Amino acid sequence: MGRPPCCDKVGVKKGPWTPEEDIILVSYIQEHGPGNWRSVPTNTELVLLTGLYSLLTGFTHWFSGLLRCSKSCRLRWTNYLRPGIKRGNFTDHEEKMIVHLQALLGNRWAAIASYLPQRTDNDIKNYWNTHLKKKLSKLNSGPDGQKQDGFLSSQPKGQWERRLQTDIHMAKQALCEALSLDKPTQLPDSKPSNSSYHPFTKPYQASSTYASSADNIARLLENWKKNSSPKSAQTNSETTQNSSNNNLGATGSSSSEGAQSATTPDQAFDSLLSFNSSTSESVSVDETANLTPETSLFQDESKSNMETQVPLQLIEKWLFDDGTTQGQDDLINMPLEDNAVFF
DNA sequence: AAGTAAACCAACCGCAGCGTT
DNA sequence: CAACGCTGCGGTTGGTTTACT
Repeated sequence: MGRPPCCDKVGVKKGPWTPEEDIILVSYIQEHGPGNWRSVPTNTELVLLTGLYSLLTGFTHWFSGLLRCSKSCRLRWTNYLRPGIKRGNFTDHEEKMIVHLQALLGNRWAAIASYLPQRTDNDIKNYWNTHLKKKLSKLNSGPDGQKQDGFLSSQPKGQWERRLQTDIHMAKQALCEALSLDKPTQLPDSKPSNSSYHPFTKPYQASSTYASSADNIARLLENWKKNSSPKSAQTNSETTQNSSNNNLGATGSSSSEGAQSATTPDQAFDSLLSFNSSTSESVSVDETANLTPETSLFQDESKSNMETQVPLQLIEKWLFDDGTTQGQDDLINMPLEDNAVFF
């Protein structure tokens, strides 16, 4: 028996999201939390009728609900509307992280994104495909291309790499479980990729984080009003992007950090592969301060007594280093091909 | 100024994995 | 244990914007 489509292909809207749809979706998630995407398109009608009636008075055409499939809703939320997403220029440090993690994990963008909580896997994937891959291939074909054989030419596909992935996941999971007594509910702004996250098994509680989504709605509404001319759909991307950036202002302090701290692409990339930062500049204060609970767990994890997993500690140390460079040097000096020795 | 190529990125598609029944 | 349903992931596409001629 063939698998049925996630949604009826007939009557399902496709293409770019309009600000109105964004508002509807954000409102629904505000109410119920992320997850259970299957019910979003139908339930959005209820949300509109109950939660946003006063807000949306006058926009009666919205009451038709979202004509989007669940997949589209989830994607829109995780890649665009979710609070805490940083958009725009990738910092030097982020580039380094992506390059190294890609070398370690391959094209596992979700896994890589878990180390860059403010970036979405789609964003990272796009950035890799449009920027980093070209840069690296250019360097590879260049005169000193041999410098980075350890990265692209040695895509880790061996056992150690799978083991690493598994170990990270298991350690993460174990730590989450261990801490679950203190933190019974996962904060909603962390990506709900964790399979243990079930917003409907426990009553969803709106947190302060979601207030940013309320701001989001307000801004979306404002933008929608401004752009309610026939061209509104065209400016969708701009307005929602702005709202996302504004949104960051409510959730963190690093919204402008990327653009400000990014050096020129060439400068940034010069140090991309050498990766022997002599100072702690590669980890900005903001990035450290804005770690999600998930990454904070990783910090704790790296400090836990897991002495047997030296490579993991090195990775974690490097990724979330609080200033010392020992972890970075150790990691960089560790040849990827020889990591199996640790396992 | 107009046409074309390249770059960018949001969104779609199909598959895989996991949980539930 | 198998079938089913849902969600997440990675590859890819296509529309839009920007750069170049």
